[in-house]
Amino acid sequence: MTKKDRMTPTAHFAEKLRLAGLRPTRQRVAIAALLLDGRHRHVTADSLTEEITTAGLHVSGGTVYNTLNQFTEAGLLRRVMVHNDYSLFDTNTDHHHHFYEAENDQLVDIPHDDVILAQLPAAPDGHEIKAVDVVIHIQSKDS
Amino acid sequence: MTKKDRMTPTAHFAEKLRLAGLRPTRQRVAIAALLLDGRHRHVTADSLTEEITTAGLHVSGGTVYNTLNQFTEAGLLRRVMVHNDYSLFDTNTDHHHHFYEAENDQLVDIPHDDVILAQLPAAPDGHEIKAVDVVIHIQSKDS
DNA sequence: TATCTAGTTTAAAATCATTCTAAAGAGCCT
DNA sequence: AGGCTCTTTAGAATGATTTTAAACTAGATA
Repeated sequence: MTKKDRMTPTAHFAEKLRLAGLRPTRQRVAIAALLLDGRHRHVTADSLTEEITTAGLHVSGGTVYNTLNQFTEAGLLRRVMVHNDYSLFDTNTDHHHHFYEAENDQLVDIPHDDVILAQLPAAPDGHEIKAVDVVIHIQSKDS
Repeated sequence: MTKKDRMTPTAHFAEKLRLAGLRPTRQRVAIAALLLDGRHRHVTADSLTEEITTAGLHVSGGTVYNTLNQFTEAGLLRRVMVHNDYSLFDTNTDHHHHFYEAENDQLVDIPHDDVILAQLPAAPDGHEIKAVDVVIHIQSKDS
């Protein structure tokens, strides 16, 4: 590949997917281009579908869900459990935490260093800790 | 009430509900008797319905959900956000945290003192912290 | 380059937890 | 008991997510 240092965006994301063990299909590359450009954001399956449409593309609902799940499994995204109604996918896969405001059902990132866990329990026998999620529930003072 | 010190179980739970601002209906008392006896457990709407049936009673699905939500609002239960498929209701309303084992979709309590949060961020302007949930995701070492 | 095959995508139907609805029923105050 | 409001009920509705079976495609092979 003579253009390795000047790769097209598509080739760049295709490469990224291959490295993650995912066949770079048209749909996956399109979604990767939207989500994996380094910006930190939260999307839902729905908002992502909208974004795809706005970009003049079309990817079926099922595929959006599949892709989001595959990206998450591959460590390219982080799934955040918000309420019991839907999933948020976070493009920031660094360890970080969230404020959750029930009133507006809104999630806000907390920078990694703002939470310090001084002590954690040992994982049960035969298990290891995979991730630690801290969700700080907040509410308006006046309510 | 001459039997205040030797209250029937039903009267005991009815009292508890009244204190929580809930009218002690037959259904609510039955559910309270099952869940608010001091044992610490996790139930889903579904497992609770099963338990009610096993006890030879019948409470409609909608009422099970309503009651669970009302108890939670009243502070008699704690709702735990686990997976994105369903809610768990924890009869332990003390502050405590959870291990979550995705493989079996199982939740295990972590005693309060086993997690020490050395530093938390300030809540955004106009807000206050209501609760802090720590979920430690674990997995089998061999997987 | 034509062919093959496993992995993917698709639209639509299916699932499943949860909420809503409108009508029937039950606490509880007087 | 009478009456008013809050509850319960069964069933329909909702909405996110998954499944289905058939059509398609990436990429390896000939």
